[in-house]
Amino acid sequence: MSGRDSGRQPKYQRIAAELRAAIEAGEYGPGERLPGENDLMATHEVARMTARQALGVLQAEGIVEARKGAGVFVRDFKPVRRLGIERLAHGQWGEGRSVWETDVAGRSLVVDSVAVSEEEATAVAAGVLGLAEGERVCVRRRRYTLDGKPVLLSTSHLSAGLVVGTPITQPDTGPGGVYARLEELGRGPVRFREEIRSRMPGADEADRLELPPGVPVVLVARTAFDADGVAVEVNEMVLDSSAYVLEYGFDA
Amino acid sequence: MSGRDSGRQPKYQRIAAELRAAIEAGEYGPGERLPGENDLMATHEVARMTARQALGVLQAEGIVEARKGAGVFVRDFKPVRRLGIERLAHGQWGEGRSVWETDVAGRSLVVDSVAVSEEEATAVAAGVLGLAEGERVCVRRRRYTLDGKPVLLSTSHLSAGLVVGTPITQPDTGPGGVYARLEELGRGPVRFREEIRSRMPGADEADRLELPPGVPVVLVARTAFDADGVAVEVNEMVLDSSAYVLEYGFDA
DNA sequence: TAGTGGTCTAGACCACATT
DNA sequence: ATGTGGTCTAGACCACTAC
Repeated sequence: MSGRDSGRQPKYQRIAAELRAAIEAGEYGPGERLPGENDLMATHEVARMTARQALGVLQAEGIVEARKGAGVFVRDFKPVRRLGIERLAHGQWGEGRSVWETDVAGRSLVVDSVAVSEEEATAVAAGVLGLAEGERVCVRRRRYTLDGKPVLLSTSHLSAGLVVGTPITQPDTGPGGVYARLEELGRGPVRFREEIRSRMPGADEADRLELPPGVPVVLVARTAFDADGVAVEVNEMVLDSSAYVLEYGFDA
Repeated sequence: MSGRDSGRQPKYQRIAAELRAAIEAGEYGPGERLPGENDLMATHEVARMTARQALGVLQAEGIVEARKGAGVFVRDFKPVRRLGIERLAHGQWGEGRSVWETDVAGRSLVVDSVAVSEEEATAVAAGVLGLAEGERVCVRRRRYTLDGKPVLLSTSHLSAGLVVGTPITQPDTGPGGVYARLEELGRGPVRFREEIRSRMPGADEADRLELPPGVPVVLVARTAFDADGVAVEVNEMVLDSSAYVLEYGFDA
């Protein structure tokens, strides 16, 4: 390393910290361009790879986005729209002001693609649905798009024996969707459980959700139980974490 | 680039994909060491920086961990233990088998450090608690540690006027904690709302939670409402996403 | 066309962990 | 002491975007 030591931390981290501070101070607002590789090379007298590394830190933190041939820009974090259980439960959870702002209104969440198939149950699906190893399940895969940008991948599992011959095995399940059809079978869900985790996307998920680097996914696994407490559906969802704020409400 | 083209994608991505596939195929199990920079340079005939870039991809995906002087290892993903709302609500949400396994048992979640102070309300806290701009709030900051590893940062805001002179302004709030003290003030919470997001940690959060690269944080903002529907507390939590599975249950 | 970020090379020195 | 990953340099060519 050339020159003095200036604080016991790598150059690229110092540069990253400086840019991060400038962004937080509002010197570069959302969507604005910030100094690129060449600028940093000049102003900090470092090699290209070092400047890249500094910008890479901010990219990995998800606060900055690089566009080929254009520059590096402050990411515009607009949480967009919340996924709620509103449509599943009695929607009385709006009390008080929210911590995070969300674009509530007129955005259109549409199903982008649907694929239905009958498959052998995965170990997880079999376990949750109480099926034997290798039993058949109906698998419904969907991708949801918000204003043209994919934001949610959904994989729903139902016992094939339960749904065979119903519209559930069709791409279009009709009004009310899968849950309405289960209702007609006398197995309508009365209770839901959702489990939530987060991690970085695999290459395939990043691809299908068109995720830039530095954006994690949120995994939501919803299990629907019928009146007898039997699990009738397991839905594993993968969400673009930058597109969703999840909300839950409950009584003490 | 030297040599042929082999598939229209960068070398480092090909190498990363190859290693990823090998890991998924079980060739390298959790905790096992995988080929390092020098190995990849030799076997793939690339420069050091290219080998590093390949390993960097897997690190950013959180499936691999580099240890200085030792090597690169497959990360041992153990979700550890779920945070529930169990202790806040009637704990009847265990029906059926869970989608993700969690180490349920004897791990000890302890408060690592507590700091209480009176501050000017942030814009968010003021908005949610219905306070005027700049009004005073009691802020309780805590860090939770699971078996020695920090896993949760909690920042709780309460109106200073409400809690002044009570144990809530002390590090030790006594049996039952903050909510029990609010109860004694006649403002015990009867309803909760939780908002959930995920993103990559900032440098400070990564530091305080001792997060390796490639691990996102989950943000949980809990608002507690009293019997009149007034928000009495806002708690913003930052969780190590690799340590938690959140669970919620609700009726249709 | 000029400038940008993306990929890649072939070296180098360092702090660190394991032996 | 050896080998590891971490940092850094000084070049290079490319594809892409914006003008």
